[in-house]
Amino acid sequence: MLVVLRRRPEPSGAGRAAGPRPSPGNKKSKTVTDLQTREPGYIQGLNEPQREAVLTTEGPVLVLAGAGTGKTAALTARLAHLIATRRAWPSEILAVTFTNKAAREMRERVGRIVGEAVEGMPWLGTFHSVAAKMLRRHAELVGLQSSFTILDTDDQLRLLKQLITAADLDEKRWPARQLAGLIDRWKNRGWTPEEIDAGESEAYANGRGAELYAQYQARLRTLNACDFGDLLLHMLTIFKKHRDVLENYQQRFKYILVDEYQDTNQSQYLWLRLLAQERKNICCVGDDDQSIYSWRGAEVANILRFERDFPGAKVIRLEQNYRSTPHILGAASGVIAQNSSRLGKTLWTEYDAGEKVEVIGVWDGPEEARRIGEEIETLQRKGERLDDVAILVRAQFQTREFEDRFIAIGLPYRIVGGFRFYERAEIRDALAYLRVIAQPADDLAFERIVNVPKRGLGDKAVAKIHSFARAAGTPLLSAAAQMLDTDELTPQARRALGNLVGDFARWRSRLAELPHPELARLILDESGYTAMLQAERSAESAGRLENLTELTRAMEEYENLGAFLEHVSLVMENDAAGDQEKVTIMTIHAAKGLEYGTVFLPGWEEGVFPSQRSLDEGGLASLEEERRLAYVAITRARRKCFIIHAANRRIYGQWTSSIPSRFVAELPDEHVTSETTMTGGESLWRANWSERADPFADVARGTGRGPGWQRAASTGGFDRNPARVIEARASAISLGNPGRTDISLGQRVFHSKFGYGIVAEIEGNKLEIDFEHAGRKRVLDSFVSLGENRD
DNA sequence: GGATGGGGGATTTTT
DNA sequence: TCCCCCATCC
Repeated sequence: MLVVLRRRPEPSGAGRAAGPRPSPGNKKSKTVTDLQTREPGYIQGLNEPQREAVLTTEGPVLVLAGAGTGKTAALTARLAHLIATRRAWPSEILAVTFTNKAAREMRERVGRIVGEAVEGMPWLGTFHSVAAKMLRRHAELVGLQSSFTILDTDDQLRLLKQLITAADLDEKRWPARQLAGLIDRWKNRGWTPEEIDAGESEAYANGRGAELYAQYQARLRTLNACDFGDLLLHMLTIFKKHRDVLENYQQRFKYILVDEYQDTNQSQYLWLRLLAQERKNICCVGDDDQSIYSWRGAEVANILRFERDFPGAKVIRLEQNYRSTPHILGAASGVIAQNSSRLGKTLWTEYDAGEKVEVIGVWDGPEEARRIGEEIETLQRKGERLDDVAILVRAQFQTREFEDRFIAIGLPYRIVGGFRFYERAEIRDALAYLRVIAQPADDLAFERIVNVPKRGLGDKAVAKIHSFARAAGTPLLSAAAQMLDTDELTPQARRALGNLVGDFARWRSRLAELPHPELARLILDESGYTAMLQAERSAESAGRLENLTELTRAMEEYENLGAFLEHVSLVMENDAAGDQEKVTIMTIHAAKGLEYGTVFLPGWEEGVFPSQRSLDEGGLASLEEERRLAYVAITRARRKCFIIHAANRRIYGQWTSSIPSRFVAELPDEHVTSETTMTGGESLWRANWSERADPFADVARGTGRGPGWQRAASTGGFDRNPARVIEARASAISLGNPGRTDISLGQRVFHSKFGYGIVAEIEGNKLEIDFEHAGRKRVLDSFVSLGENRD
């Protein structure tokens, strides 16, 4: 994809806040008090329950906020209210969110109400950033220095790999990923290594899990580092062991506010509970129906038992929806109603009915993409902005089909997710240099760039530095410096290492005088990193250089190097720039909290959604989470929602036929229209369907479906007819012309979107082209012209 | 140090 | 099927 990286993207069309919009009935709803005339602006636009959520300042409060019910508006008003009425100074309020985006939005919105005062809200942020801030003040209590680095997944994995090898385990058999996942889960639950019982430990390498966890923690300590989970876990440890520290925070935070409470994991929950214990002015906002992160430790139970945790808690329900039409809400409610153990809410709206949710059955994946493309073009002709259209998928692999199709028809799109800016190799390399400057003990960073660009310090040299460092008990960099006076290394390695050590000393010495973005540019030049990329001349290297420029530009917004690195480890923001209107393609998970005028939900088939893997792993609980996902997906739509299911799909190279998702059958009739548009019409569809009735049909035909599929087909509770086949019409299918004769391998061609490129592969009418600027893409030959003219 | 091929895995993802 | 990771070879 042709993507220019900028900082701070905003999926456009998405940024719209879910706040109350002026709507006829909402505005002048009668309020009882005569205060009305004097009541502050931030309260005036609110409905009754929202108002209650703002004004009930004392004691525990749980706000159950359904999708699109103006949660953020209520939350920010509450904060503003606390400040404006002098109940607390901004610095006495703890307000936590999950994402930086949510934190930023809250800060901005509160700022708009109370002005400058928001600047003084040091404790508004994500769980992790707030915990990191606390931990930096008390780091020594858990054996760290306050300058500790925060490792990301990549560092974490490299570290674990080292430990696994050192423990004489086969990394193939016991992958680092698995251990990382396990440790993560333990940390999410608030367990330190000593608290891992044998049963838990059993999950890795025949019971050595806890042992490796302990080693990992020890390693982190010597690296003066911690991972994300540690930020909270260490604070829990400190709170438990040092009452004075805890009491200090309990006193400080007069009010606590928590967003997306249904997403909290156990350690976040414990952390909050400790902090709130004294004053009990805690207000949690969330929606149990939108809990979709249990797989990364979120415990819906936290929200379900709030009233028990905080006796006397007031529960407020926000149920008036300001986003969607009744049909959309009706469809979503019908699905979510199938779940058990809900706190229960009934969304309603004053909007007019609008259009029904449209369920479309298609023949296969490519047709699905074609059909959605056509619908979008129709919308475009009607004047709808592409920015207000989204395709929400269950899994990332589904995006490909759309990407292929949209490239072919020249429909601008953007895929959200995937690689993030700070996860790109070149960015991580650059950051590694900076980390070594800021934190010379950061061995992982040092190791990452010791031979990037190549300077003749290969594995052997690095291994020697390692063992020297271990013997001397010093970090790698200082070990390297000391080794220069010995003859441990070959002369040429010594020379190379000497240069590097000297470089680092010089760079560090300039830290004080040079602005840090300048320093970064200097380092990239003097280290030879820039030159390395320039020499590469590959399709991507130009983009990489741009990314580095972008990185140094981003640094300018931070006061110093330390602040910037903190931002990077905690904020990890990408993203793509939006000069042009584009359709957004992303996962449902990524779409939570966003809204679009029109939403397409493809891939509603058993196995894809609900995901078979999820079902296999988590049974009913997982099914319910998938259903919540469906609920989240539908409620992203303001005006129109399309749900599409295909009868055939290629998954991991296998053609697989599938039946519509059980969620399709759960959509209430009165809110839905259905059609099928498959080639061959209804009869084929039916044929395909009836085949499904025989769970072993695939086996007989050798389509290679796994046991999960058979189980789904034979036992699922979705053995209904294909949702109301209303009509069948042949869709406009372009089979594509047989392929042009004027194009050959190596030919230079022009594509209106990607510019010039060289044909690298020809496959029927599809071409693989190495574009000069956009990299390698797959396009239809009808979209390129011969491009003799060199520019 | 870079190319080559075998093998395994393949949801969702923030911080 | 496709892509990433690793080991192996030149």
